[in-house]
Amino acid sequence: MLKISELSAKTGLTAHTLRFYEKHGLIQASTRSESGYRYYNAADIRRVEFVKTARSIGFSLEDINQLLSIRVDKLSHSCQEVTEITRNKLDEVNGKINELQSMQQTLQILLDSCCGGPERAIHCSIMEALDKDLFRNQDNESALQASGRVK
Amino acid sequence: MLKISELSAKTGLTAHTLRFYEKHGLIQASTRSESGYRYYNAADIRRVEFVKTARSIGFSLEDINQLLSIRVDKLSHSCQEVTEITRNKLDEVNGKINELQSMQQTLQILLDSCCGGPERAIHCSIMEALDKDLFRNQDNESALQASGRVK
DNA sequence: GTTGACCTTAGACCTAGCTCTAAGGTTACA
DNA sequence: TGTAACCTTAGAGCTAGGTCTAAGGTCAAC
Repeated sequence: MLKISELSAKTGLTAHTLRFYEKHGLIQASTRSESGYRYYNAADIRRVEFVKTARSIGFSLEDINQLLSIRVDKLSHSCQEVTEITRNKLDEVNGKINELQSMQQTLQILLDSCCGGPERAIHCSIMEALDKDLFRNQDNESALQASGRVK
Repeated sequence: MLKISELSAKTGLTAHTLRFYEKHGLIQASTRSESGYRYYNAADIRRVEFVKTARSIGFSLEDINQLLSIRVDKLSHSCQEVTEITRNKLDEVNGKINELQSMQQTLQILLDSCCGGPERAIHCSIMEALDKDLFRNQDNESALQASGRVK
């Protein structure tokens, strides 16, 4: 049976975070001392590790709550439910990656278009591009190319 | 000269957002009526469009504040400063992409490892993987492969 | 028996970028 | 003259996941 500071040391999560997770229904100390101190048994600890692992993969606390309710009653739940949660998360991640890759492309095009030197910014291609609103239709590359700014 | 609702219609930003940007020093209505109504002239509007464009590329409001102070006095600033802001943003975006791709890989491996069918979740590979904490050392793939869960 | 390290709770604060509300003043039109 | 649609401000609320504080109780060691 671990006290909260011991569990904190073991898991790398702060005591604050452990209490925060408890408040949100993710974890629990199955025993409390008379004075109210939390004591975590082996099963409690495994649950905390589960949460930590799921968090590190990127699951939200809400996702994890769903995964935990499957975990405590696996007979009543199917692999399909688990993969659905995972698939949704993957879709979300893929969506974010796409957004970021679009930004990445635009930023790279901007960088390629500018000399980046100590010249005065009066004809800076990046500033011009931002001013000319060349990014209206996700058509950044062709717009910038049309503007003659890309090597 | 446009009133705030007209500028809102023109830019697609809400009046709330325009006031919010003003509060944060990004934009301004260079004229106010006697009763305090904001009136935006052509230069004001171009500045708002600049902000909108920069936002759509992913620059933060703080980045944009920096870009704007370059924009109003291009003689005192260099291309180097502009590319530095852009480069920093690109680095940030690349960092996020890497994180997300790591999640993506892990999630894909999890999905590949599970049947995803109506079977009871009692031997669900995903649940097992989360329980066994196979993700400790960014060594997800080999750990999962070692566990014999990957096709 | 006292010190210092630990524990408890409720609740405030943080980021970033909005989004909305309340309470009231202005304007345009019929 | 009325009313509806607009405008103003200050400030609260939202998301997500913590992070921290205050005020107080407990515990173990010296």
